[in-house]
Amino acid sequence: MTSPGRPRSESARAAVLRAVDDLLLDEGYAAMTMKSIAERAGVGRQTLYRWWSTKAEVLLEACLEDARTELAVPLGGPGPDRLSAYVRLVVGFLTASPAGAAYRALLGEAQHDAAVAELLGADDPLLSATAAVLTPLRDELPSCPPDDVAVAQLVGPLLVLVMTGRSTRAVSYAHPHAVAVWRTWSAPAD
Amino acid sequence: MTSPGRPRSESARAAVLRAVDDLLLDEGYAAMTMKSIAERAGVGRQTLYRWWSTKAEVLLEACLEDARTELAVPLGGPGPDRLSAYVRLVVGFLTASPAGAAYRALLGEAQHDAAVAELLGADDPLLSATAAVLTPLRDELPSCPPDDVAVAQLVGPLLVLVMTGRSTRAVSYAHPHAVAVWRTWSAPAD
Amino acid sequence: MTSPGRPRSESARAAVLRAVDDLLLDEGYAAMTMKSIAERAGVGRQTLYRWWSTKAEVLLEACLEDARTELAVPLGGPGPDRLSAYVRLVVGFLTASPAGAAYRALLGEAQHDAAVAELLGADDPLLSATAAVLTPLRDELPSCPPDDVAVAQLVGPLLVLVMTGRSTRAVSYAHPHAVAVWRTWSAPAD
Amino acid sequence: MTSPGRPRSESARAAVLRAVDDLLLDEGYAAMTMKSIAERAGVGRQTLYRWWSTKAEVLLEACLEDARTELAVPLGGPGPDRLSAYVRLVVGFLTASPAGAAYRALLGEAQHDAAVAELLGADDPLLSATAAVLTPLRDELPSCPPDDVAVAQLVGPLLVLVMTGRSTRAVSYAHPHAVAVWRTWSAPAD
DNA sequence: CTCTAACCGAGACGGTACGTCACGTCTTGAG
DNA sequence: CTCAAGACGTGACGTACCGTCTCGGTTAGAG
Repeated sequence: MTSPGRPRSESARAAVLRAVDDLLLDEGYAAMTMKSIAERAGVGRQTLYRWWSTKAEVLLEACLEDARTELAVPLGGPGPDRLSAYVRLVVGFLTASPAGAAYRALLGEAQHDAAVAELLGADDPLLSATAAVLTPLRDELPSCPPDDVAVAQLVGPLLVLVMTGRSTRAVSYAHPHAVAVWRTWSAPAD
Repeated sequence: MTSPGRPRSESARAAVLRAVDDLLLDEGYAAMTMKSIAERAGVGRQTLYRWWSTKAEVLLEACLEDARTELAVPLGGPGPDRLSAYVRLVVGFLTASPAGAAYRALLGEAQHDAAVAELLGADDPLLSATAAVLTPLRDELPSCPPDDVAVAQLVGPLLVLVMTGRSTRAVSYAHPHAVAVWRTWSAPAD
Repeated sequence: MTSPGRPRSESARAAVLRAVDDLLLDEGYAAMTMKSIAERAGVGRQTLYRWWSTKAEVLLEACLEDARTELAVPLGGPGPDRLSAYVRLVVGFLTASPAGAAYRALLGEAQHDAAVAELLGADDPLLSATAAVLTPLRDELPSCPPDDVAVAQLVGPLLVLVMTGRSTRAVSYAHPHAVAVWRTWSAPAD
Repeated sequence: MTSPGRPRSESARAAVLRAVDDLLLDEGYAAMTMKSIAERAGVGRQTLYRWWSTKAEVLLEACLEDARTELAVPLGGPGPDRLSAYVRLVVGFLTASPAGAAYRALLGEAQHDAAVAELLGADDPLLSATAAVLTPLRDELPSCPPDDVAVAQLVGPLLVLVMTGRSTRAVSYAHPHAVAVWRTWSAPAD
């Protein structure tokens, strides 16, 4: 038993998410208006508002979809290597991917828009990706704190370096930082 | 030899910066338009644009002025205590002060507005305050990295906790984090 | 021999015309959207468009149906009385009936929409009703002009009074006007 | 003592009224959106809404301005001639002038928009022009009714002929109608 | 003590994105 | 083939803010 009426157009949805990525790459975030997204996607403005009530929602969905693949670290291998690989993936995501740009912009919006903060709090791509990496490693990391603090320790310094325009520092600092964090977390709990 | 004509009104400048703080407290960042700042300050719109070409500039100036006093840690006392006090000051600034809200908003804007990024890169209140605290302590901290990395390590995790809406975590984590960082930095260099 | 497929739903047609009258009474002309008509009638939007390509067509059909009964003057009696009765019927129709409101609205639309003008020109309820009244009286009215001019003379002044918001004038003026017109038309032709 | 701030731009006002006339001529009433008026006039949309809260207001102002010159009947000459000349002017205005088209459209809107009705009731170009013509002739017309009824009698039939698409009838009927009305009004009062 | 240049407030200006609404078309499953 | 439901692309609506401009009026230092 399906709901009546014309079903949602999957192609419209895809076109929108695609348009978001394209616009971020081609024109930058400033050109990211609901109007321009709709035009670039070849989609009516109302269709946008029907499925995403806010620019932040569109952005977050595009971001999540991309982050899912861009932040997937291959399974297997020694723990420290996996952590380091993940951290370097994060730096690449934050500095080079349109999805990373979207994430940083969303994090910025969240500072003065409670709705965005809630949205991002409900499904933070960086938090869930980090949790996914950490969970299978927790046996080796007796001092690893809960996920939210762990992500702050692990990616916080790098995120701040990127956000304050010191991306090159972030790149070079990523590996040693991962190693240091691993050492801290693998020490026996107090 | 002074320039001719009527001099800049100092009261207008003060009224504007005051209005920024007031608006952030009373109405929130969303109501922070150039128009509303001018009205709240009882100042012409053109006067605003004459002295600050951008909303970000007004915000940053107001933020810097406040941060100067709010992030000043008293001199003297043992190093670890000073670091912990400073870190807790930072958390308070970020979570409770209008200037802190302005800083977070600016950091957000900087993610998609190069002009803001440059502005903030030229004079980051958190960076300079941290440098001011660290400089007299560097003798005791042989492993302390350069200022920009140091601030990332020291306040990065806390900043991320606050920005992702986990302020209470930041409050409780501030002191242990400061202690851990002190231990790391006071270890002999490699 | 009937055409194949499901036949047109007569109940849908009736529901639509009924909905038009109801909407005009309850919500006013402003709420007279194709969407709202369909919803009020419990009818799909496509069904509306299938049978009436234009809002004006729906309105006109509803208007014609109502006008047929509302403007029917009883046969018999002296000519002047019949004319006066008819004219007072017209004023009542124009001022108090939803169909009259629809007629005035259609007449308005026709001023800037050629399609509506043509529609109304092909089947004007006021014109045909007036012709129906006049035809049996023409023997007594040697100076009565052709129908189109006659309707202009007979109901024109009253219609204009109603349309310019002077309905009370129209009510009081209706009978003397009818008498005067009767006198003019019953004079021997030049 | 003038009010502070930049004064209203007279050129913008003129451009808007000019654009209304142009659009009515070139594109027709259907293209007469607030947006298109603003674009044609080279004026911001907000400027339109600042001075005219409604499309009807713009239209009416343009209409009034034009009607003032188009419906001015030369003074002097015998009364019947003046009445006939005026009536033929009215028919020309209604059928050939953009202002006349605007008037008919406004009269139409007024049928389902109370705000427009009030606007038009407050300053009806046809009513005031007719009053201006009638006032100096009232000495010769003992049976002439009040202005509002007079305008209904005098121009009502012609207006209805034009509005129902029988403009040619209106043209040929104008003079005899004026003569007949003159005769009626110049008869001694009851 | 005037001149004059830069200041000040107010607010109108041309733009443009916002989110909503109605349009007329289309695409479903059910009858 | 019709029906209801409802998503689709289009485009005007009225509002808000942008940054610029144009007023009348103020305020100091230079002549």
